[in-house]
Formats: sequence, C-alpha cells, structure tokens
Amino acid sequence: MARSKYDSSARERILAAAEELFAQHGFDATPTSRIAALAEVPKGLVHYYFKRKADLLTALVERLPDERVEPARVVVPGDLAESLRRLVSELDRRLSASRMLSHLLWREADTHDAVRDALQDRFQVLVRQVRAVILAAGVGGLAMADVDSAAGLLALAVSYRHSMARHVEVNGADAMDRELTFIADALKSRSRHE
Amino acid sequence: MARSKYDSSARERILAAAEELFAQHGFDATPTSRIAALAEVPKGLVHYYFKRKADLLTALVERLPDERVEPARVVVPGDLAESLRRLVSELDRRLSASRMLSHLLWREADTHDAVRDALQDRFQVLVRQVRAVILAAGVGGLAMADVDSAAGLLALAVSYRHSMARHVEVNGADAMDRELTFIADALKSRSRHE
Amino acid sequence: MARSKYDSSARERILAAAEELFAQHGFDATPTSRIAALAEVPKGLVHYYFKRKADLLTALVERLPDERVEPARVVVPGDLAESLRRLVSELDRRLSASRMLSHLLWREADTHDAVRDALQDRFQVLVRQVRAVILAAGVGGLAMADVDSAAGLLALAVSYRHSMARHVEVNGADAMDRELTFIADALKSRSRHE
Amino acid sequence: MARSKYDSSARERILAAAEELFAQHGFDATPTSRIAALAEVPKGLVHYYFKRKADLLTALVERLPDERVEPARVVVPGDLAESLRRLVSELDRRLSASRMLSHLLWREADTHDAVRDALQDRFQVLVRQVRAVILAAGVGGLAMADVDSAAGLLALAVSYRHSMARHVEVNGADAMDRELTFIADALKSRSRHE
DNA sequence: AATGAATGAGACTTCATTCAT
DNA sequence: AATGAATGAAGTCTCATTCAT
Repeated sequence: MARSKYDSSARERILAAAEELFAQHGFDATPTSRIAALAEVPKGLVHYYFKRKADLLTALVERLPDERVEPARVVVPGDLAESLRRLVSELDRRLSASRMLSHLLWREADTHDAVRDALQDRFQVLVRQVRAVILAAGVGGLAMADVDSAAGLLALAVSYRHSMARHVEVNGADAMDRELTFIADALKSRSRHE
Repeated sequence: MARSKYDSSARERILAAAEELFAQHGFDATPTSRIAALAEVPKGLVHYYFKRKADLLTALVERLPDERVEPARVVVPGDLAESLRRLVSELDRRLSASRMLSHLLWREADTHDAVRDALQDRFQVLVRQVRAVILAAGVGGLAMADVDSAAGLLALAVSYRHSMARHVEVNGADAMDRELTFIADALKSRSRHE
Repeated sequence: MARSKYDSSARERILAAAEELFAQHGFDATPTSRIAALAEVPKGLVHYYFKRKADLLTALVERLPDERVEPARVVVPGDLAESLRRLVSELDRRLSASRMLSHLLWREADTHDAVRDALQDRFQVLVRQVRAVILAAGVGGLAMADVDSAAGLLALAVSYRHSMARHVEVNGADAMDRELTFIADALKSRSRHE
Repeated sequence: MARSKYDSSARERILAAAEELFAQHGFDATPTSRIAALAEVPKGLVHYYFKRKADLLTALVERLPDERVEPARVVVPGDLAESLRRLVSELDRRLSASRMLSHLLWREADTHDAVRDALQDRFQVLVRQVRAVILAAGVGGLAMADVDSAAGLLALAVSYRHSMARHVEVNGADAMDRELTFIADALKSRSRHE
C-alpha cells in the first residue's frame, strides 16, 4: 500500500486552509488554488481529496466539534446566575476554537443545504442546553413559557457573539455577562411572585 | 426634450433585480448579465450605471429605508409591554419591505466595508430606539444596566428575525411576543424591588 | 452600434478553423484554444460566438452546402450511364468543397444528435436524387426494387468516397466510374428482360 | 504456485470494458477510470497492463476476430445469388459479435495508425473474399472489371451495415438481400450477353 | 446616452500518468 | 504483481470589464 507523502495530514491541512479562507473571504471568493497554496500542497491534491469544491464545505461541517456540555458539570444548585455563567464560559471555551467556522456557517447557509441543516441543528442543541441548565439550577415554580423565552434569548446572545460579533459590536465586552445576569434575575423575580 | 429610453426607471429596475438576486444567490454568485436579464435591460446598461459590480451593493445600501420610529408614536405611558409590542410591530411593517436586503447585509458584510458599516449603524439605531421606548414608557427606578441588557436582547431578537429567521426556526411564530413580554415583565419586577 | 473589429468575418474564420481541426483530429481532441489560434482570434471570442464547444459542431452542420442537383441538368435522355456519370461528377464538384466536413459528420454522429440527424438527412437526399435520375433517364420497364437497390448502392459509393476514402482505398481512382457503369448496364440488362 | 489475484481474466475484462465504452462514447471521451470501474478492477491495474491509454486500442485491434470465410463453405455452384447470400449471412454471424468494435474502428481510424491499418486490411480481405465467391460460383464469361465492381459494391454494403448502420437507415431491413440479389442478377445478365 | 462586441484573466475540473511501497 | 496516492498539464467555460460607435 502506498504511503501518503504527507503522512496523512495533508487532508487536514487542506481543510484548515479552506476553513480560514472561506471564513475570511467567503466560499465563492476563495479559489481552490489559494487553498492549495495556503495548505502547501499541489492544486491537484485538493481535488483528489474533494472532488467538488462544495465537498470542502460539507467536510468542514462534519468536522464541527460537538458543543454539548454535560449540565451536571456547570450547574450550581440554587444559583441560576452562576450556573448560566459557567455554561456560557464552558461554551465559550469550546466554540472559540471554531469561531471562524461558526461565522462561515451563517454566511453560506443560504446556498448550501448541508450547511443550513448543520446550523439549525446546532442552534436547537444550544437552546435545549440552556433550558436544561435553567431547570436543573432548581429555581422552582417557573412557567414553561418563561423558561423558553429566557433560553431563546440567551441562546441567541451566545450564538450571535460567536458568529456575528465581528460585524456588530453593540454592548461591549461585558455585555454578555450583564445580559446573563439580567435574565437570571428576571427568572428569579418571576418565580417568587408565582 | 430628449427623454431617456428607459424613462429613468431602468436604474431602479436594475437595483431591484440586483437586490433580489444578491439576496437569493449571494453577491459573488450573481453575474451582472443575470441582473440585466431580470431587469430587462441590455447588459451594457448595468455597467453604464454602475461602473464596478460592487457599486450595486453600495447603491443598494444607500437606498436602505430609514427604520427610525418616533417613540411618541408607539409609547403607551405606563404599559411597557404594550409599548414594546407596538414598537416591534411598527418595525416589522417597515422592515418586511426590505427583508431580503437585510438578509443580504449580513451575508456580504464581511467583504464589503460599506455594507458592514451600514449594518452596524442600523443595529445601533435599533438598540437606541428600544432603549428610548423603555425609558419613555415610564417604568421608574430602573438600573441603566438592566435597560441596556433588555434593549440589547430585544434588538437582537428583532434583528435576528428579519435577517436570519430563514435559517433558524427555533421558538415558533409567537416566540417574539413571548420574549417581549418576558422582558417587559422582568423589567417591571426589578423596578418594584428597587 | 458597435462595429465588429473583424468586419464580421471572425465568426466565419472560427468556423473554418474548427472544421479543419475537427476533421483532422476529431472533435474531442481539438481544444478551443487551438481553434482560436488558427483563426487568429482571442480565445474568448470563440466562446463569445459559441457558448458551448458543441455549438461549433451544430453551426458547422447548419452551414452545410446544399448538395441537391436539378435532375434536368444532368440527365441525358436514353443514356443512363452518362446521366449517372454527370450526376456523380456534379455531386463531386459540390462535395469536394466540404469533404472534410463530410468526413467529420461520420466521426461525430455517434455522440452529437444534431450531427447524426444531418447525416441521415443528407444520405436520404442523396438516395432520392440518384433514384430520380435513374427514372428520368428513361430506361423503361424497371422494377422498383431494382431501382432502389441501384440507387442505394450508388449513393453508398458516392457518400463513401467523400467521407471514408481517406481510410479505405480499395479500387483505385477509376473505381467509381467502373461501378457506376456496372450499375447502369445492370439496370439496362434487366429492363430488357422484363 | 502464486496465482494472480485476478486469475488472468482481469486483462480480458479490461479490454471488454474498453471496447464497450470506446464504441459508445469514443476513445477520447472515455476515461481510464471508467474502464476500470466497469471492469471492476482498481484503476492502477489498467495502467499496469496498458502503459499508455492508446495501448488499449492497439490490443483491441490485435484481438479482432478473423472474419475469413472458406469459400468452399458457402459456394453453391451455379447459384451466384445463393452463394453470396450464404457468404453474407456467414459474415454477419461473425461480425455481429464485434459490431461495436467495427464501429469503433471507423471512428478512431483518423487518429490512430494501428487502427487505420487494421481497418484497411479488413476491408481488403472482405473485397477479395467476395470476389473469390463470385468466381467460385462459376458464372462463366465475366469481365474482370464487372467482378471487381460487384465485389467492391457488395463489400461496401456489408461493411457499411456493420459499422455505420447505426446512423444511416436507408433501405430498411431487407435492403441488403435486395441489393445482393440485384448484383447477382446483374452479373448473370452480363455474362449471358457476352 | 446607450449598447453590442470583444477580451483576457482565472475558476473549476478532469485525467493520464508516475511513484512508492 | 499490484495499487492507492499523488501530480500537473490542459481543457472548457464564466464573467467583469473595456471599447468603439
């Protein structure tokens, strides 16, 4: 069996190059030749591994890291704000590795079905996770509607920070923490009044 | 007097065609020839009006409708939830006309400075407007931090619905109303406890 | 209106170049760049006039000269051999101008429907024409089956000479004349026996 | 003893696949990868057996079945028409096995010398064979010119049917038989009149 | 003012062929 | 003997842009 000249890292290098360039200039505006150049492989090798250019995108999506966080790892029983804070910080750690990729997803979701599907899946997962933490943090007597609203708003904020923050800088660096606290307090307030 | 062959609507038709196609397939994936075809003008005319293809994008951005809503028109003194509801519904009316355009902005902000600037401006305007309405609705005794958080979250939700909802359908059609109510109630709760 | 830089002969030159190269090396083995070079036009112009490479073939087919010969012009009443001889010589004159093209048709008929259709049409016309001349030459008392056979064989011989002679040199230069005489005599003989 | 992984039929399977694909789409339009796929062998093996792609064509030509028919096997003394009929039917049987291949020869003769040579050889053999049968069928008193003409025309008709009939359907299914009879009768007539 | 013609840079892709094992 | 990996040359086609009128 012929041994890979690139000790099997060539494919990875190509994907890494594609991720960077796609995120930077967009899928359409990135020629495969440039990907090859950045990955330091001959142009032909890119097409050997990925028959169509779009296959690069698909492969990138399949390579997405799992962002699921075990609720037990972050929940501080009785302290919702702290629980959410730990969840967000844990998500941050994981997502920041693929921040460029997240951004890319939003850009290309329109035109590539695989990308759009992945984007939707990931967002659903995110919402469910926030919901799980809220419930596990043990603030009794919450209306489900409130939980859903809080989870939706928070998921949006997290997701947005990781994919869109590049464009829209609105509340400064501590905005997330402030919003998170606001939501936690709001939930607490409402539960007391039930 | 010499009348233009296209009674001066040709330019508009070109822009309308560009907006539709850009939003649908993206800027790079839309040839000027296709814009010309949709606008039913000769290909040469597109380049006559817009020397560079990117000029189409710039012109589109400059043509963006103003989405500013006079706070007085929507505020119901003393009823924050209703005030916000009216604000959102008013914004909805205005934005739905240019929903494709909003979506386009997010896609192309990366690579076109003019677009990114416009996107940022519009978001800032949106946040300030929400803040103004919250303040005008007369819920006394609010911490500025809470107002900012609420405004940020709500602006995000509105903006997101108009440009991204295409991809991520998370909370169903009534999500916005629920979230809006949640925020209003949260603010009210907190003010009472001050 | 913009005037053609090539005083409208560029298209023709491209077609001529294509005809020559296609006939020489085959359709697939001829790059459009080579056609452009031979026609002395920039590569882009070839694709400007002919969006797909196959369109060159179609255009070539549509440009095929009409090979129809007015029977009256060649028939010598009562002398079938001479009538056929004149027909063939007239066809020769016309076809020799497009000998390469005829050859090309046979090669590419498999893979290009337009070519195959043209080839069939032209062959039908050829057969009918030979038949018409036989009948007009006034050899009475012929069975239709014989006329058909004679026409079919002769058409084959003529067509073959113009498109295949390049490969198969079988009977020498005077073969056609000999075969033609043979057929004429055969018909005459058979008519006498009716 | 070490047995080849493919029990020595792999080479044959490759050739069979090549024959089919070449005949169907042409030599140039058939990638070796597709041949390998159809033959169900790894792509590398095709190039292992046939260093150049053109070698496939050469091998195919060398594998051509011998179409020579022993005159004695078909001649019915004194009955020329029947003799020719039997010859043609015998040739039919042999050629139909390699009809695709015959067709292929005409297509690729232009560009591959080995193919052109084989094509010419086979045609020569065909003509000589028809001539031998005509002479052996014992129609006395024939001019050599007539025999040559008849043989040439008939060989053309046979050859044409096997390689070109795909394109030009002119006289229907019984054309060959009719033409064959016509030629036989013609020869007979002419011999009587000598 | 308006436009058809023309251009050339460059994109994606295919593919025969070579090579290391 | 056999084969997956790798390569680079070349091909078709698209397209923004320029130009001449």
